[in-house]
Amino acid sequence: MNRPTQIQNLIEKYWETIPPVWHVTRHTIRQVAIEKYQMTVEQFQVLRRIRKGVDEVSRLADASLTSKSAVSKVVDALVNKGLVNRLTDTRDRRHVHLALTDEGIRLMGGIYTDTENWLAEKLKLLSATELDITMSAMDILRKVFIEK
Amino acid sequence: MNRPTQIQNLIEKYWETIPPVWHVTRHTIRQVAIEKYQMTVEQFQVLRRIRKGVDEVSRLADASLTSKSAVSKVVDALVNKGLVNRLTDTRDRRHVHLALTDEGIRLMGGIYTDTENWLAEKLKLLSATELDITMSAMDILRKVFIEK
DNA sequence: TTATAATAGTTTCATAACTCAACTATTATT
DNA sequence: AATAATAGTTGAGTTATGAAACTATTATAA
Repeated sequence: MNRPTQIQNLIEKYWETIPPVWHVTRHTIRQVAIEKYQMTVEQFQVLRRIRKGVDEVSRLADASLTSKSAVSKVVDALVNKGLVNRLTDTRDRRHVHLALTDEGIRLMGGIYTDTENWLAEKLKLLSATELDITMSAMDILRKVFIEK
Repeated sequence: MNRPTQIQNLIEKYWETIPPVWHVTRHTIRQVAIEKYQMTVEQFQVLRRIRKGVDEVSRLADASLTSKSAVSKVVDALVNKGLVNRLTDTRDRRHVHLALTDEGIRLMGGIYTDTENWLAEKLKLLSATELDITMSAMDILRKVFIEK
């Protein structure tokens, strides 16, 4: 198979895979996150990243590839729920650092476990080789679509 | 690396890859689709699937993993724009079959080419091996998350 | 050292995307 | 015939999103 054809085929597969896979993921998180924790998918994503140390609105927007204003509003909701604190940086007062509150940490444990279990169940169906391939592909996709 | 750890790592990568990759894709389609064709991303997705032969609201809802009512409204917009026709099934009048109009077919050609070009540019950056890996991973992801 | 540019974040406004529940119409089942 | 199931639509309300304008703060250039 020549290269243009190979790229063509991958494009078709991309359309049939990436949007539905993300939709199914979002759909599942929505069930868990809303019904059990009164939280939206975006709020969950932001909590996840804050826990990982991505603690500023701009960096969260970069990570999720949405806008700062969108993130700002999600953070607002989380602060109102008492799950996140805003702390102005003393050295550069333009920056606001985000941190999980104790309740945020507690809740995040539960919700993350629930959604992680769902993903883990899915991925357990794969062989070691398939895991490797998928892992590599994630790196490739990020290299192509996200990193500059 | 043992298997639980491997799965754990993939889960992390999954979170950091699939949602942002879809966001960047959606963002790009939005630029092209809205500015050039006055059309939303969901409208584009529905057109794509109708063109592929998914021609009923219920099946479109299954494919996109959203609700019938959401799809119904998108179809409504497409019908109002003269891009899609609704045709009641003569044998079972509950069913409505959707089909692209001539203008729908024409427009779909243009918009699909535009977005395809964007994807092609990205994928050209990959080596033959990377293309293979990504291709395989798409199959794996669909197998795990979509097909029953 | 002021003036200007850049950066971080928020708010406002408008629209897109989605869900739930109630509803109509039609066909299948009992 | 009566009831259930299926396909689709409509209405009301919520969430998600982006663009542009705005505040506050810090960096840079004249």
